[in-house]
Amino acid sequence: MMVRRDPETTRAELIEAAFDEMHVNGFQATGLGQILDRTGVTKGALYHHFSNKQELGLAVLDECVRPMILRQFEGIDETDDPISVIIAAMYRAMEEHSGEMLNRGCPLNNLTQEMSDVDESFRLRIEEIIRMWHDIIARGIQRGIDAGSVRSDVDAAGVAAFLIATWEGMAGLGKGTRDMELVVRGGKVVETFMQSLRPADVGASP
Amino acid sequence: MMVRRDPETTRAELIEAAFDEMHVNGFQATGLGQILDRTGVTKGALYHHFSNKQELGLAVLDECVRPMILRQFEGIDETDDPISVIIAAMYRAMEEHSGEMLNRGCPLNNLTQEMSDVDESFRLRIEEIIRMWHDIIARGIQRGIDAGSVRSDVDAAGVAAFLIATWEGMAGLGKGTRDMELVVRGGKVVETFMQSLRPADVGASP
DNA sequence: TTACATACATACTGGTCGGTATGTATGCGA
DNA sequence: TCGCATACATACCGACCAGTATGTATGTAA
Repeated sequence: MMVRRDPETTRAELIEAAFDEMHVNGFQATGLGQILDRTGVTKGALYHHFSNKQELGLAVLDECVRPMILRQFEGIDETDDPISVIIAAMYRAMEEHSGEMLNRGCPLNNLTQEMSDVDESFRLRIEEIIRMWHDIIARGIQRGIDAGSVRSDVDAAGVAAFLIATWEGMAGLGKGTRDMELVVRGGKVVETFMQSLRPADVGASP
Repeated sequence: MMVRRDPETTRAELIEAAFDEMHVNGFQATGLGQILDRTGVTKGALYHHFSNKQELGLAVLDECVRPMILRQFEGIDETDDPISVIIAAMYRAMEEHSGEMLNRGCPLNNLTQEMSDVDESFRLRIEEIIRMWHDIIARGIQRGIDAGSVRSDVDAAGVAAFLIATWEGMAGLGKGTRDMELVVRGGKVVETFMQSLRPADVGASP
């Protein structure tokens, strides 16, 4: 009977596998067996690191989903031109995750739909992630307003809410239709809109 | 042993209860027991009307979700001003479903996230509904373009994709945060954008 | 080297769930 | 009124699943 004895790796592998299975099947439909089979970890080890399935799911939210979401908007804190950063992030997300997104959707969106009304502790983590996401965008837009790269009559918080909704909605649209062209076409409309938030060219040359 | 003997009602009650439970718990997490308890129908009766759980779920998609989605955009076929119709539909949806949406989300969106990558026959029905929805909107916008109420450089299909994504995303945002104010604020941004698709005032009077 | 907490491993359990097998009541056409 | 398809009702089954009980290695500190 060989024992692994590498707690950090064991825990990390469990979370990674759990994230992956949850991304495909959802939380409730994911059996612990699937996670154990994938990792080779035993049930005893799993229950040593997590007191129950829910805790494992919450750890996935905290340690996988949240950083993944927030990482997408890296750089928006340090720019005076948030619109360009946002548009770039959108196209980057479409490219990087195109195949994955079309099949599995956005992990946060999936969990929101599945768990928000089922388990309040899930919903609270989800809400926290969305609020952090929202604040990052809203602060970025506000800095753009202050710097003059965004029109001053723009409601930063409203645009942030709009962007999150559209972002998640696009992922859902891709997942439902598997039609990347449709997503890109919708994305172009979003880009057009974002560009329209810039101030009218003051000193535009002909 | 009393027998009900009212097949159409029995079937309708099953579908309605299934829709409701699926709306809250999702398809996979909804047990047949919950549906049977709610309706008082027995398992034998259920399996007389539906050959398995999947068929019941597909019937819910066809007979509940699809008409519910398409009904929201009634009237867009017969107007020359689709933008007004869309904005009105958006605010109407926010009012009518506000409480329901905040807790349960949009049924189509929920099922998209949960089932698209799990069961292909679900995904096909979902895709069909989205395509019908998309076509209704795109045709409406196109008629607006022809009638002059929408700018001629607008990509009708793109705007339709954008609208569906945003619509579903808003529902998800509400479900995740339970913050109707955030949803309304995002909705105002959508309205602003939709209004911006109108032609520049040609003969606007002061 | 011993004591003890940590980090696993194995075997088992109670409950739930989708599905089935089988029996029975009801209406209707011949 | 007889035959038969329809529309149920009841009882049961095997699979799976979260969780637990219990045992066993392993590092570490005294």
